[in-house]
This record gives sequence, structure tokens and C-alpha cells, in this order.
Amino acid sequence: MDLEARIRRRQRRDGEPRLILDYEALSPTSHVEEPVNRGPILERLLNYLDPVFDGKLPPNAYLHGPKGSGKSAVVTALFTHLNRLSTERRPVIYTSTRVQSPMSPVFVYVDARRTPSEFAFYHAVLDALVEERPPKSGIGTGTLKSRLHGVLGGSRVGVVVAIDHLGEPGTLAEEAFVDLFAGLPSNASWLAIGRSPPSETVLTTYTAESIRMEAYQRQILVDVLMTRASNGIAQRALSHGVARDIADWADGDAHDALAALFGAADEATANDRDAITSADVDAGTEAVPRPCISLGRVVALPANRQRVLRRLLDLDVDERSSVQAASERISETVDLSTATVKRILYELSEDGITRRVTAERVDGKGRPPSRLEPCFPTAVFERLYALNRRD
DNA sequence: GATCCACGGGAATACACGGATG
DNA sequence: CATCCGTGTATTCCCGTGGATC
Repeated sequence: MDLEARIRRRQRRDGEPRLILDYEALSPTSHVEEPVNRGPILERLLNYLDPVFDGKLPPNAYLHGPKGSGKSAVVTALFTHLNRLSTERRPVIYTSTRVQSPMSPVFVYVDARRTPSEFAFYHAVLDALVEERPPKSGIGTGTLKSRLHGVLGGSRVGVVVAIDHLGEPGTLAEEAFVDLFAGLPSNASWLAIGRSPPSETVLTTYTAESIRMEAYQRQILVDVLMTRASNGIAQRALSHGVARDIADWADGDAHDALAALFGAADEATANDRDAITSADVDAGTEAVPRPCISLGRVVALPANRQRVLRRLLDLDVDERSSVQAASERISETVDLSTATVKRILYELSEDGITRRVTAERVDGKGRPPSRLEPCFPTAVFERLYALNRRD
């Protein structure tokens, strides 16, 4: 963080002692520029990317590892730096090389969560490559694709596309993306990122390398928490011991750990404390269901879905005890019909955003209803939702 | 006028249960 | 006893429509 940001944060305090300085810095959906303690994995990725430094494209690759192991964090940081570096050194290369000036490829990071359709995917890649933003509608998928061909085909400089969160529910399937790439010019490589190892066919047909990441070790996760805390909350508000408790609870999952820390900090603030206590941690972990899906999936949902989810959290137990009842209540405060809310609720649970728990038979008639339970960090979602002031 | 995508709405299907039937 | 049937819900599936954008 730069000095100006530090000063601005102090200014915001308005004389009030404030525990939380920057929600964004704590959020499990944001990543830091310098990943903490990731030397070995960065080396492996740089080995894979090595051809880049000779002006060549690396082969396709597949990075996989459990949720919260830092896959997105590492790749976004790496790509940001690589792009920065290659633009900086371009003039130098021109003067220092022989026949052909090795130009670096462009590094594009695409989140599959935000590109659920073929159109959206091509749009995202093209958008990263050209100055002017391509139109979001009124233009066919085929047109978009041929423009992409035009841009890539006419350039010696290739592109490396990292496609993150591959294979998650609600996104295009692994094979679908492989097909999309098959339609691109040959100077495009991909780095796929997903939880599970690549399928055998994808690996053998398209991938030269499969790179595995392991979950965070306890001590490193503590470091991650302390680093985030130093950016996001007041000094000394997070003790080492408390951070260790959170790390133990999270069991190597940085996403869950950060979500719990976020919730704990929020709870401490609500109670007017200037440091996070273990009671706050209890409240923080309480608001992180386990298993917990990535908050990134929730905030990538269309606005109306998020609105429905937000309302769902406001319902009390018996209003939430059936999809029917919940739909009726929610449609009162959201500008959608009951039928649509119901369909959305079913779709959300189908995608694992919520979980349906069927009631054990009580009143006899018909198929028993299901209660809806959130599978994402509720406190963090509520806070971020409020900050964005969607309504 | 073209295009994408979220919405609406409803039809089709699945499920739970109790009672009837063979 | 095993199976089928009717009733009432829950859940899934599908597709046309319209808003937004260019």
C-alpha cells in the first residue's frame, strides 16, 4: 500500500477510534499485490512461463489445488507484474536484441464466474487486448470471435489467458473452454485454474504441464491473516494468538479464514472494541458455514440474484422454512414475481449457493418442504452488499 | 435492426403418503 | 405383503418475450 492510501485512511477516522480501516483489504474476494510466502509456487509458475522471456509462448498448463489455497491470488499477482514488466522493458528490448525483438505476450486473466457464456468469454479476452471496449450487445458472438482473430492474427505478440475457477457450477464446463480456445489463433495459450486436477483427455490432448498447489500451512496462513490485518484494521487489533485460532479453525483455507476475520472484526466494531477478542472470533466463524463456497461466486451473481439472497438472510426461521414461503416474502420487497423468485431460489440452491434441507415430515400432506440455508459467508456478504448500496 | 440475456410463466415431472387392490 | 393409485406438494425444465445496448 502506498503512503497516500495510508494517509487517506487516517483521515477517514474522523477522530473516532475505528477498528476497521478498510473492508476491501480484509475481503476474501480481493487479492494483495505481493502474495505472502509463496516463493516456491511462484518459482514453479515462472519456470512454466519461462519461454515468455525468450519472446515465445508457453504451452498450455493447468494449475489446480483446493479452495483457499491461493491459486487466484498467485496468478492475479503474477499476471499483473508480468504485464507491467513487459510494457516497461519494451523500449530496452528494441535496442538490445538481434534480428527479432522478443516481445512479451499479453497476459489476460479471465474469471469464468463472470464469463458464463461464449459471448462473455470472447468479450472479456478481446476487451483486455484492445484499447476500445467492445460492445456488450448488438453484436453477434461470431463477430466478436472474428475480431479476436483479427487482433491476434495480425500480431506477432501472442496472449496467455488464465481462465480461473474452471469447472465451478454455474460456469462453462472445462471442455467448453477448451473448445473455445480451439477456435482461437495458435498464438493463444491458456493457463487453466481449477480445484480438481485436469481430466486425462484435456491433459494429454492440450496440456503440457499440470501444476499442483497445496493448502496453506498453519503458520503461513497466520502470516496471511496478519498481513491482511495490517492493511485492513487498526494496529494491534489482531493479536497473534487470535490469528492462530482463526487459522486453526480454517484448516488451511485462506478464504474461510479471511471471511472469519472479516466477520470477527465487524463484530468487534459493533461492540465498540478496539481489538478482536475470541468472542468476536466465535461470531466471525459462526457466520461462515462449513463447507463454505467462495464469496467470489456470490458477488459475481447478477444483481437481482444478490438482492434475493440478501432478502433471504433477513427472513426469520419459519419464513425460511419452505421455498414457497420464502419466495412469497421475498417477492414482497423485490420487484420480481413470486414465481420468478422461486425459480431463482431453486437455481441458487442447484448451484450450491444455498442448501436445501428437506423437513422431516410434520403435517402429513404432500411432499415435505425444504428449508434454505446459505452456504456462503453471510456477514461478509451483508457488509459488502451494504457498502455497495445496491438499494 | 441485431443481439444477448434476464424474466415470467407454466407445463412436466418427481416425491411423499395413505388407502385401495390383488 | 407388494403394488398401484390419487392427491397434494415440491422441483425441474423449457421457451417465448422484452429490456438494454450498440
